[in-house]
Amino acid sequence: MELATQYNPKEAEENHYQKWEENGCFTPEINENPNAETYSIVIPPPNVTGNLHMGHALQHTIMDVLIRRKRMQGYRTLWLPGTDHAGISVQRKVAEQLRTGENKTPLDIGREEFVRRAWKWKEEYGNTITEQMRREGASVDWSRHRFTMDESLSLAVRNVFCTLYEEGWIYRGLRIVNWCPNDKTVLSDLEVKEETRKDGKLYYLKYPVKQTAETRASASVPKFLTVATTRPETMLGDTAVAVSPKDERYKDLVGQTIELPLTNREIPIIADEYVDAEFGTGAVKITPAHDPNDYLVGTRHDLPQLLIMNDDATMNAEAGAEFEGLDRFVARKKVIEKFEELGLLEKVDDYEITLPICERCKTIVEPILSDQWFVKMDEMRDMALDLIKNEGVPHFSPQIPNEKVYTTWLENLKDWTISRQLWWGHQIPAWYDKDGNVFVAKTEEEAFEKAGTNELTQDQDVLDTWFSSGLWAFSTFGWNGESEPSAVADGLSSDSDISDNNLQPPTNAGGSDLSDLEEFCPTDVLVTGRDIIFLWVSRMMMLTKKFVDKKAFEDVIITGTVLGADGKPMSKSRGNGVDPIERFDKFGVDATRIYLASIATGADIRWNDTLIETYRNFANKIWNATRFCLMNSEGARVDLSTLENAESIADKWIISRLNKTAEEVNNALETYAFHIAVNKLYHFFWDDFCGWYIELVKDEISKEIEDENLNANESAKKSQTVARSRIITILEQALRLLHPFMPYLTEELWQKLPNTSSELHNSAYLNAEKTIMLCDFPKWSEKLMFETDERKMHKALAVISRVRNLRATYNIKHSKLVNVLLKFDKLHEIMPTTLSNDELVDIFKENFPQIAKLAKINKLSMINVDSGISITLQYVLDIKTLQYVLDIKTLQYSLDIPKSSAKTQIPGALVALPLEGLIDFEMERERFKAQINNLSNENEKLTKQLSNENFVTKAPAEKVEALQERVCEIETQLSALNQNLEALK
RNA sequence: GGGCAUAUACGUCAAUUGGUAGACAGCCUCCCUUACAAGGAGGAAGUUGUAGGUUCGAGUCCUUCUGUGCCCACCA
Repeated sequence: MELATQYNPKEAEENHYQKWEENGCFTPEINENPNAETYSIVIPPPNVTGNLHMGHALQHTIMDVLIRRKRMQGYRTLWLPGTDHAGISVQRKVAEQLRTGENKTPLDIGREEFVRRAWKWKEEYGNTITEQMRREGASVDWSRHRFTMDESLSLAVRNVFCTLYEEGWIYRGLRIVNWCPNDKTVLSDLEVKEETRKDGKLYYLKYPVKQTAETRASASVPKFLTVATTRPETMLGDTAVAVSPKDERYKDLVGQTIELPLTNREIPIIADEYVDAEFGTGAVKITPAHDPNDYLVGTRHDLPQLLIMNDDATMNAEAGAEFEGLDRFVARKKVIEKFEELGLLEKVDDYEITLPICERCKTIVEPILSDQWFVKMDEMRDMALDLIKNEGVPHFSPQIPNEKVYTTWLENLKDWTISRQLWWGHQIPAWYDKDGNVFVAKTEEEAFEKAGTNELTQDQDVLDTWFSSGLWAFSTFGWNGESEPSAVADGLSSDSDISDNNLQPPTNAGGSDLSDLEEFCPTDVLVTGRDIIFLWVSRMMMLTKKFVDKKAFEDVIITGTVLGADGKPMSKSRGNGVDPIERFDKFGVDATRIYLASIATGADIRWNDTLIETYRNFANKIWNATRFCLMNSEGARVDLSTLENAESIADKWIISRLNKTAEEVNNALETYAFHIAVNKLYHFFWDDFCGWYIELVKDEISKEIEDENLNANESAKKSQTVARSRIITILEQALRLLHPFMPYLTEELWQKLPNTSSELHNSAYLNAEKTIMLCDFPKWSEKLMFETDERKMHKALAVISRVRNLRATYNIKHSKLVNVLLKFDKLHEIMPTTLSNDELVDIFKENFPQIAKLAKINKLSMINVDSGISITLQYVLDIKTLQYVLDIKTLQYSLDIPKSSAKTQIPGALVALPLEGLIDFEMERERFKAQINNLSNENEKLTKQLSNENFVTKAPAEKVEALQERVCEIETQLSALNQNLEALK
């Protein structure tokens, strides 16, 4: 099988997703092991109006990595997808469509028709993001896709609302709320953002104090009281002026009356702690219906609440005939003009002001008094606080600062405004009779029954979108409040003692079937962004605890923000957005995924195309490594026994490295350190496997063995086949480790490996169509651990590196072979843990063919200081067979190292390259001095540390030992280097 | 105003409970060697923002200052 020389991501991406989905690989039902543990994640449901952005791509990658690994490990896994109905967002899209298409407003067509069109819009355009998720390779169970306005989920919403109402946790009340005059709805505090304007003004308005006999008599009572305001139009709704009770200036004014200009009203001057005497004029106009603080002052002093605006922020009749119908900003101008005419405008200062703006439409929010529904948060807050303080749930990753942010927010929690003046969403299940009595019920019929009349109208508002998403962790699993989960739990033998004749795979009948709830709730982990810890995470925690008495999830992974290349959050207005789909097209889905996974958990990151390019290259590297293996795969098969039975040092080394990599990847993923897993995999594939191992075994597995009839050749053929199987098996195992990160590439390549079949699957999936995504995920195994061989191989690799280094230093042509002398020192005598010289000799003997090839060596001589003998290895041409054979000469004396050699030191030996006529002695001396200098510095530092009694007694023994060994190494090397430096003089 | 985070090689980022500072890209030298030029061999490059402190030992813990960023509250 011949592969293209470059990896084409698109091809692989088109080949597999559909097959996986069709074969049911994403559903938990594919798992045939009835005793399998479950692992579940619910997706943060993206808005139906949404397009995939980098934040999604990042979060989805992490969730997919977690799910794919657990699935491979044999867990019954469920990653549940879904979308959110996104109230305001859809409402605006549909309104826009109406406006541009038919030049109509929602009011023109009425609520019913509007909602119908919203559903139509959702059917037509709401699938963009789910299609994009398929491209990402997200292994979600599409058969369990949920939408927050699905029938069952809507029923859940109504039931939750009714229950909370009956228990007194939901109430209706007049409050100052954040009103968006554009969307004509209330916003929760969390939906209001801020904008700082430098061109703000602070207006100083003179309010005439009503003159009475008394005030005229008193010299201390001024004629005017000046108030400062940034919103002068609200003066039309003033019902008092407040001063600080401690303010001596105004002491005598308290209790007097203001003749409010532009109105015929008289309002009192009151004293209230709220006023800061130091700020402005020390006198504050009080508008209880249009300012949250004024509202509070108003309630304390029992002031009237005068609403002067309509829901579109135009002035209403209460503002006076002159102002009625004017927009708030037009009214503002007019108020100022009037004050100026009356000579009551004292001054106007420039003032930097921060305005509350609607998060979605950027309209300036108007605080307004209105009737809304609220959820009382005190008990819920305590419940959530208990969980995190006593049980550490949820456990945040990273813990700092998220846990603190979460608890602090909870501690200061205010009641939650849940009504929204929209048509798209869950209409509040409350009905009113003619007298305004409220009947909260699950259905209209029930409300009729409660009211004893059919003359009811339903509340026109819908619920905050987060109300339904707050139920997401259990409503998606079939809970809708119609049957109690505990009853079902008793009926199911959910965990222990499942008898063998009762082994039914769980069904997913839907409806009020609660088996999914039993099985998959609580979910294992939630992956989401910082921005919705309050909006969503906390509310799921509270509502799940309240309604199904479970923890919604144990762990929460908070991802960082993917910033634009300029280091600022991506936004349309900044134009620094990076489109994931574009990156998929350019670099491949897999490269994008693994780059996103390489970001440290929770850290913000600037987008950087050069790094994603690195992973594109990485994919190509793996592609080509596989290509090489396949080119030499005749007779080979994936066979795990070739790993356990490996004999050569090089084989054991790579197997041990693979084993360690599996361990590290597993450990990293257990602790959500995705970037460490990526790092280890990258290094294993590129450096260990491609950089060294393929080069080490290349000749062995690719050489042509011509005549199999000869006995010798037959056995050579056999061992070559084993070697070929071995490298394929190592590759296959490594591909499995990489699969969660790069699903397409690994599947594409795995399918091409010889002899892959569903027999390689985890035992839970033996009957499934063959795919890498159901193979067992490799784990650390004692049988594959070869520590000593790893150390031995490092010696051989070190020699190759040092020789290459010397060759580069002296510009030796790649084609020119060199002779190399190794002079062993007595390091092992001082350091018992080190390899003995005899062992070293064996290593170099065994790996001579590879060393010779990779370092371009003709003759390698080893001078064994202990025994005074020398061994020379060399390939010589055998005249009879015309083949190169290894010639080993043993001499009973120490060979001399020619003076004109390039030399360098590895632990345990001096490496020398005789280079007659090429050696620049001055350069050599400088190199030696530099090496000696470096080592001496290190030595000095370490010796000082080791002579410190505190260190030796307090530091861990291994640490001290390691340092001592290093000192031995350094000293041995130093003495050798000094000797050689002397010899150069 | 309150709380929090962050500052590491020109750049983007790592460094798991304190234990000899790493990766990639870029740069310099060399090589189109039959898996891969999206490649290979080698090299240079950091007083870990600042000033102190704790410790045998600090990028990591504490404090100061400076820069940057985030969250919350308030802003008459």
